[in-house]
Amino acid sequence: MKHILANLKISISKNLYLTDPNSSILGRNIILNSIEIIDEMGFEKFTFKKLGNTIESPEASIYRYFKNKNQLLTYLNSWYWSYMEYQLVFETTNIDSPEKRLEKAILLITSNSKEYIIDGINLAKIHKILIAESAKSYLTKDVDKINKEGAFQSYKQFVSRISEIIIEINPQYLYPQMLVTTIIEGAHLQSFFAEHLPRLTNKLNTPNYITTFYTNLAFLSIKDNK
Amino acid sequence: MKHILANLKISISKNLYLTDPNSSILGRNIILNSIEIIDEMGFEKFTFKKLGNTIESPEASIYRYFKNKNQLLTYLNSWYWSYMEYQLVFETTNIDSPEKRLEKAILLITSNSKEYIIDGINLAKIHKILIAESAKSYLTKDVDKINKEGAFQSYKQFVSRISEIIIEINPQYLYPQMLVTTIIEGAHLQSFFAEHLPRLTNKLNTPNYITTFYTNLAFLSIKDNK
DNA sequence: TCTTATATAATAGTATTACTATTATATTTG
DNA sequence: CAAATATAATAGTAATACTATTATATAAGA
Repeated sequence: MKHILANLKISISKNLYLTDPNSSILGRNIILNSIEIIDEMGFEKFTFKKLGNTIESPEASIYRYFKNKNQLLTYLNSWYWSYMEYQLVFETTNIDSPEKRLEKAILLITSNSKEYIIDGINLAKIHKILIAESAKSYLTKDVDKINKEGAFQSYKQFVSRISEIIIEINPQYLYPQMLVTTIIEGAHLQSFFAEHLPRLTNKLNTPNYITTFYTNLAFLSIKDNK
Repeated sequence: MKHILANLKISISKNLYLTDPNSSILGRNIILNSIEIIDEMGFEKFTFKKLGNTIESPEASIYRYFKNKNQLLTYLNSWYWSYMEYQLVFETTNIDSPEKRLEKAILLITSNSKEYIIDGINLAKIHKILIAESAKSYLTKDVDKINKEGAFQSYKQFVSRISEIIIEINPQYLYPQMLVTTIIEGAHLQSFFAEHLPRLTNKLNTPNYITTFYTNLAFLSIKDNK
């Protein structure tokens, strides 16, 4: 598996950049270092100027790759969900039981331990960014515009794949997408709250209690509406 | 009830402003018009300059009331959750059954029809803002700092009140806060998705399907862990 | 009542941010 | 090897977020 991962390249829709960051050293530097800086200082304080300083290129050169920092965040988002979809497909092939596949999917969403480095990208860090910053890429007045440009396609595709598993378990179930996004955004939120606002969540000393909670929730809802 | 609402003033922690906006006409103008502008153009494009223009006061005067626009958003957030807590208490007093009280609470969270104007504030609009912008007040690197200043106290208090109802229903239940925040943020998200990213949710033609979904989810989880 | 203190508002700035137009330097292709 | 093209660097600008200072109104005490 590690071998396959090492050779994997994730391809991103052409609408999400001006110049493909994978096509040059500068481009790859932009991606790699933006993850570091956003992780360090948060998306609001992240600027192309600061990024330019760390990679020792003028900010204008970064603008050749991305229209603005929101587009860069959307790119990272898209990359993350494409990677997650790949992981999902990889880990669920050859498993007949849709219940088992759903369990794997929820584990994938709720687990924080992503130790791989793929495509040069540190998965743990991009996961951490996603938890804290991803909502900002759709919670904007431009959402309809960038949606048309395909900004959320990987996310939709990932959600759709899990929804299909749910429908396999219970073809009568009415809320597959609702359930999946509730789990994804809920799990992200609980991780964030556990670290910063503990009174808004419940920290149990059971390992993977977030996984347990959402797995339970999912199966209860799916089987109840049968 | 309308009479009581008309006379109600919601009091906000002194840490969430520099000068109490309720203490002057300018202050009240700041609150009322900021809601309009944020609703119209989104929080990112909202500036004190623009607000100053519409209320015909220089932006520097607004800085006397709020440190920055994030503090203003936090104030609106806090106002909203204090109001929601008031509503919750009001609507659940004299109801013995904790199940019925929880139902009322979830209806309150998930319902979009808030037609009242209280304290001069248009509830429907502040609710709409909360759906799209509230996450931005905690998804920031300053979260720990502003948390210490009490920025999220009203939210925590609201969550805590509902958690207590859940514990009444099932004293063994392990995840009351997790469940409540999952419902609150999930319901907000589904409203947003229904409007902008329909493929990420399920739009049923049943009225109040979001309420139904989360009410079901809540009771299933609470009763299962008994 | 008048002076003084204090609250409040307006003026006039600055540093930073987000972005663009233009020029220079590589690299590729015929 | 020249021309075309891709890429990067320079040098800006308008807008944003904020502050220091000055002016004006209001309230309190003598």
